[in-house]
Amino acid sequence: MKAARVSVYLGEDHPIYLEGLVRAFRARAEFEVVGSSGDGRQALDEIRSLAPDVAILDENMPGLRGNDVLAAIKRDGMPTRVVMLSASVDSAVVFRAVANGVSAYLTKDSDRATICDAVAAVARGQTVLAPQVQAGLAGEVRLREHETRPALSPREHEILEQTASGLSAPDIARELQISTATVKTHLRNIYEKLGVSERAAAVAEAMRRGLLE
Amino acid sequence: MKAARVSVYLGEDHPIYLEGLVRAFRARAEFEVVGSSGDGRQALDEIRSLAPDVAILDENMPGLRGNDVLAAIKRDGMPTRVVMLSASVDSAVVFRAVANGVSAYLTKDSDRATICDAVAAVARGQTVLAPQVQAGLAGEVRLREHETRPALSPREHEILEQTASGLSAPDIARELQISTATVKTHLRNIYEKLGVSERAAAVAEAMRRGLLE
DNA sequence: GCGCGGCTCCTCCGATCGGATGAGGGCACT
DNA sequence: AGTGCCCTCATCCGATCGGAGGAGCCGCGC
Repeated sequence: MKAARVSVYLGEDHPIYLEGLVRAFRARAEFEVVGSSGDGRQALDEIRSLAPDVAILDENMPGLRGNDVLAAIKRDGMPTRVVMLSASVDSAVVFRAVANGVSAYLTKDSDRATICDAVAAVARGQTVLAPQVQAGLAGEVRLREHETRPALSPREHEILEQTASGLSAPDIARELQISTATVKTHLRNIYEKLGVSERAAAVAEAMRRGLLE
Repeated sequence: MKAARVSVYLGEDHPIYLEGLVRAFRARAEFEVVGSSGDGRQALDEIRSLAPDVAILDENMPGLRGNDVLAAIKRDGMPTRVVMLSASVDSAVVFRAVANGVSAYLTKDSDRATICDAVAAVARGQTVLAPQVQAGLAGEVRLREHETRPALSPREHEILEQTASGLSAPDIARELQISTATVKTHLRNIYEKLGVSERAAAVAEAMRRGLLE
């Protein structure tokens, strides 16, 4: 016996690309396009009421990002499976999607057969990750695991900011109305948390970790 | 009397988007699609031999970026006019395209009518810039005018990198087999170029400008 | 109540920093 | 031939840095 047709919803803000997707799915009898939108907010609303089998979402949409729509769908406990489509392969974005329970993550330069096949696989409960995505994801996971966020205290963060602005310890002491000795103590603690032993390196490390700027 | 049909060449690496473009142009009798490719290098070769009236290029293509193809076409002195299509609006990319003599710069979320009309206008010798693009361009021009890119020399960049790694001037001197005095001179020049007066601030500023990391 | 972490402060010291200033060689563009 | 940039090196000096090693106070959680 044959299963019912797979209902799909398309969230994609580029009209031409959307048109291409619609045509691709219409060309295969096992799919049924039940709706589409170029706005994340509207897409989420319609997905909630239509409850399609699969929602294909572009990460870059006005209103809500694909990942936000994904998160909302999963928070609701809906059975709708989500396929993310993204032009770039940003490891952080991929990571978030996977963490949120995405069923497939494909790049937008995939051809129609690849996309349709992936959606079919997702409808059967499988998970599909594009090869380019897998590499980035592995790196991201490794990164997050043994990083264990040192998390600077508010005071330390404040002092590191001033240091990055070029202020010396005495400068900062005046600025914060504390003694130079205290500033130096904070700096030493910052160095330890960041695994460095000097101002410039601390600033570089902090910026790489997104703690600064 | 009516002019001859406008021959267009399409450089676009997303199969689905390319398909959409081809369909859009075929639907209007005044255009004739003479070729297409998803690879920048191949696109340039074919444009050189086909000499279309207008070449529509995606900025993000494997082989050669849209801007590189544009530069090559203009370097050759070809009469082919170029329309750039880009998903993101990166001011630096827009600036380069305009500097290279692009005839139109559109975003990929434009609808088919907008794109086709722009190409028709370009064929008549007009220049078209999408609204989102104009704002960024204005900003970029302003930026370049009174900023005059400090652009660190290779040696300076090298020394700044080591500084960001936590090395002291004597350390760097040993590393690079030069005297400490020279390292300090380079550092002072770096400070001046970046508008700071201290290592940590230099590192912070360099990272913000994308010179580091 | 006891511990832990955050915040505060102290001294002593050698190493390093940044400012000021000067100078010479190499290479490219004009 | 001259100009400008890059790279090189030097000296002198006061200010600052980072390391080492203390210490006390407060608030939160167990």
